[in-house]
Amino acid sequence: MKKTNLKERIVETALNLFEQHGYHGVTVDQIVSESGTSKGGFYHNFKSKDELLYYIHDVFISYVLEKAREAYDNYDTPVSQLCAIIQSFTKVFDLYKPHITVFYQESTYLTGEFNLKINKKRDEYKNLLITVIREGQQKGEFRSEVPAQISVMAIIGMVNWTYKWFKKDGPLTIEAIAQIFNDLLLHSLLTEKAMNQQEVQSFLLKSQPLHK
Amino acid sequence: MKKTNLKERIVETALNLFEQHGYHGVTVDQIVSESGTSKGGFYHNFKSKDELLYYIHDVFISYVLEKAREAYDNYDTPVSQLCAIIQSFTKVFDLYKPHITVFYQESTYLTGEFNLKINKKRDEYKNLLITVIREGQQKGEFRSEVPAQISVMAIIGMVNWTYKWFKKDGPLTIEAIAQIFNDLLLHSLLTEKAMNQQEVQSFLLKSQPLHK
DNA sequence: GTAAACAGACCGACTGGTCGGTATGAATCT
DNA sequence: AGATTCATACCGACCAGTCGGTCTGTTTAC
Repeated sequence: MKKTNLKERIVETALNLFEQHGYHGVTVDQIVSESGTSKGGFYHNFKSKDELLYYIHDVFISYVLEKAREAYDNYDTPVSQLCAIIQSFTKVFDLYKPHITVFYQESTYLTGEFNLKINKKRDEYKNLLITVIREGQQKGEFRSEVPAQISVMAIIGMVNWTYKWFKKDGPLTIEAIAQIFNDLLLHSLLTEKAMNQQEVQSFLLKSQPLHK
Repeated sequence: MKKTNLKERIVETALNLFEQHGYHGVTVDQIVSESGTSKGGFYHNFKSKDELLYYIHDVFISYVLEKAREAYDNYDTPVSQLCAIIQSFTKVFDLYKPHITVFYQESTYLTGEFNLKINKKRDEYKNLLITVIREGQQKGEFRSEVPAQISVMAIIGMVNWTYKWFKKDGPLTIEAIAQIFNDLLLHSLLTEKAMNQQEVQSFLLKSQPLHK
């Protein structure tokens, strides 16, 4: 804790405090003292406590959105695109757990301008997923009796909820969890025909060991 | 808003305000004025703002837990038990949406004693679900390659997340959504053998219309 | 009549944000 | 090269408003 520039240090400590006590459970003074700086230092780097909250949100959603787009561009079938997106998202928990917690717990408190910007990116992410599902349905890979919108919300819910229970030192690695998620998803979304394709098999759980 | 006893009126308005602005975005004065009472009236019914938050949590989790137990007792196969639980839970959104939002958004701010009590019931709920899944696995109805714990968290995540997007005046009724959830769940959890059983079919989506 | 239910003025701790000031180092002048 | 100017990063005492909670009444119910 020396050469890192102040801004990062502030964000880091704020993140940990927010994760534990929530945005409103943490005062600027606490952040300041715990990151070894001052009120001046804080307000030199951020216009307000709100802006800090926004900053945290933005770092996370921007990163995730970019990863999802990469996955979409780098793969060419709906199934592999979906699996890649889920995998990339789930893996983020290792790195960004505090960000994610703050993102889903405290977004209510984002004010006007900030709120709009974040929501826009959030929607882009959702729409990307909907596109993948729709394209999969058109190609006959995903079952069409399930509305794409609901599927997507179900998927997002399942994956996002991980922030409530995932522990880095738990019995399963985040990669194993991602694998399970993909297995569950494919079973619930795929048509029978698609289920038997060669490509799909690699994403399913065989009886391989999951534990570390 | 006349003969209802004050406590309910306070809870009702608090709930709506909390849902919109979050627990910390609402002051006791706001609650008091919007529910047409006074500080005295409020603190006569609640020891503190914290206690109000606890009260809201407790009403909801107690209700849901009871419903889940009823479902578990009234049905006798894991599949029907699971579906009944999901259905009962999902239906609660029509009635308790604000409660649920507060429950998942603000539980960070429950203090000591209150926190413990709520967590206990939350765990009971989770354990009930784990039991259902385990029993289903033992009977060969649910696939055993998926760890029960993870399945349960995935289920809970999928269902709970509904509070983030469900709108009463949306295109789908909550019953339809519950049906979709059950369909997705069964497809992802059931063994092939169980999938073909007569009983299961009634829980799946046929090509029946979902919209209102 | 008396006890519970409610009203509302008031308190005081806390918190986000400000503001005058300093320290450091790069750019400019002579 | 050395002196001067200026911009940037950071400090910390202080302030003004806010908000949960209290206290002293007054009203209502039985």
